Amino acid sequence: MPSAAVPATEPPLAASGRPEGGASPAFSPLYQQIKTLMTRSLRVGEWRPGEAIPSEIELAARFKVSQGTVRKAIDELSAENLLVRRQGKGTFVATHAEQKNQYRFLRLMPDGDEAGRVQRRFIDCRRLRSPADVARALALKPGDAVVNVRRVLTFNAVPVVFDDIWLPGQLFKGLTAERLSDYKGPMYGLFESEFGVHMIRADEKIRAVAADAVSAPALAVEAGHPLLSVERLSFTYDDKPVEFRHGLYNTAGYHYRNALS
Amino acid sequence: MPSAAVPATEPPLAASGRPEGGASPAFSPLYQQIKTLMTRSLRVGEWRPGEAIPSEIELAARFKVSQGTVRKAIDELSAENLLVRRQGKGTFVATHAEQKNQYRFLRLMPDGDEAGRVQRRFIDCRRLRSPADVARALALKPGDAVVNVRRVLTFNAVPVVFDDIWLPGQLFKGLTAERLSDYKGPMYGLFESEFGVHMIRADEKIRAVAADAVSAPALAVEAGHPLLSVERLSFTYDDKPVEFRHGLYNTAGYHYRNALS
DNA sequence: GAGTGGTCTAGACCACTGA
DNA sequence: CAGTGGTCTAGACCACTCG
Repeated sequence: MPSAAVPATEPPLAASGRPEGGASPAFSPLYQQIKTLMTRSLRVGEWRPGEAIPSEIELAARFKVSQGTVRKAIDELSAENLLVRRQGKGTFVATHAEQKNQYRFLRLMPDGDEAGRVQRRFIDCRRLRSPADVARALALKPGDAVVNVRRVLTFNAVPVVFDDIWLPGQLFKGLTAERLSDYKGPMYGLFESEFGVHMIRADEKIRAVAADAVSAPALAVEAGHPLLSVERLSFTYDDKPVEFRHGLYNTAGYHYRNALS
Repeated sequence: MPSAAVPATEPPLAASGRPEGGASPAFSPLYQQIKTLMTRSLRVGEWRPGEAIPSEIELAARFKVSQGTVRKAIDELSAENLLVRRQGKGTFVATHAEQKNQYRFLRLMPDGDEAGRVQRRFIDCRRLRSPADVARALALKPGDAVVNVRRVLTFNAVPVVFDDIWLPGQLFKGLTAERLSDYKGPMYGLFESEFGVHMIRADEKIRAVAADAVSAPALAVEAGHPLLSVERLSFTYDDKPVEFRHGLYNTAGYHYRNALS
């Protein structure tokens, strides 16, 4: 039960949140304020990926609200995949290192049944100055330091995905091809444990394109072969963009799955 | 306040749902049972798309549970987009006819800003016997009657989407090209109001393909041009498949957007 | 003002986990 | 067994909509 790093007192809750508060210019429910405070604890690293957060009863005491209010805050954070509840055990900070989350962001599936072994092969990892489009996506200034990683994913030894990845240099100091290759598990797991960057969500733009001189050899297809182009912008806490990635998928025998609801 | 069609009594709730119930072989919480009952009311058409369902207090009385339990059931149905809550007004059955849901299932967006005018042009609408693959997807027997619709969507008069749509003949008796053309609004709105079929969710499989002899002229591109292939299986209540659709999208100037979380 | 959904509380008890 | 999250209840009050 680690409770050392917990501040003795919390900032007072906004008056407007309590029912007694005056009128309602920008009313914010209590559980929303609790949610914000908890997100802050996640962002600053008071609670780390994989660890248990304090119990609902403890949090209720700490925030001076009822357990039900804490519960509603946790419910939402859990629906957003920031936390994971485990009955009888506690509530834990979500992590990309878990088995279940291994492929949370990789939507490519084989058409048939067999799962297939996924392997990562890193082509290069360079530090350089940000091109204009990357800077815009990552909310950097053009010319700021960025890290560019290129890699291929193989399914059963067949190259299927070619990724061109851009990261803010400031956050990823010391990222090298060796560290990428040596790490067992998904890249986002390494980002989390080695650089303290936790990917929360991402937006993707998908198009059909023709393989060009760079991608064709990497995926062992002829130039002009149709490929799925997947442009991804990933965010950490507070909607801060921290990864810009352009993927090219060979969808012969595979498909990008999506659930609409 | 329509209350005529409401049955005077509800079937008794499973004993295991009440805390006093014996052991717990397949324990199901009360709110889950309420959810099932409410889904049934939706499926059989007691509550129709666009209409208000009874208030939480009424439902609590009807099901003989507390308002909080009904609330939790509605919360989940609302999260699944089956119901829509409107503070101060009531809770309503979701409908595809609403402005907000117009493009809930169409994820194609222009790369730039302008929204663009969407137009639907129907190529044909035929009744025929189901091919094997369509039958499998729709859980029909091969040879069962199906309706096949083909259409093109244009954005600002430019053809962008070519859809090949398959529907169970049993459910869509009397669907013709005229009715499709005459209907103002999205196709799922017509399915809902004219055939009582409400699409709840869908699964899509996305690939990159080359335009062939059929799709190339329809989308005004050359054969071999890369297109996004979107295979969609749509479901109504109780995970019953009711539409199988193969779309081809020209993603020059457009993209399929997706949010990962 | 009456009726709706939305928030918050306090308390009881259940289901699950692990020592 | 104690401790965790999960369910259910009853009641109070707030915010919103509309007549």
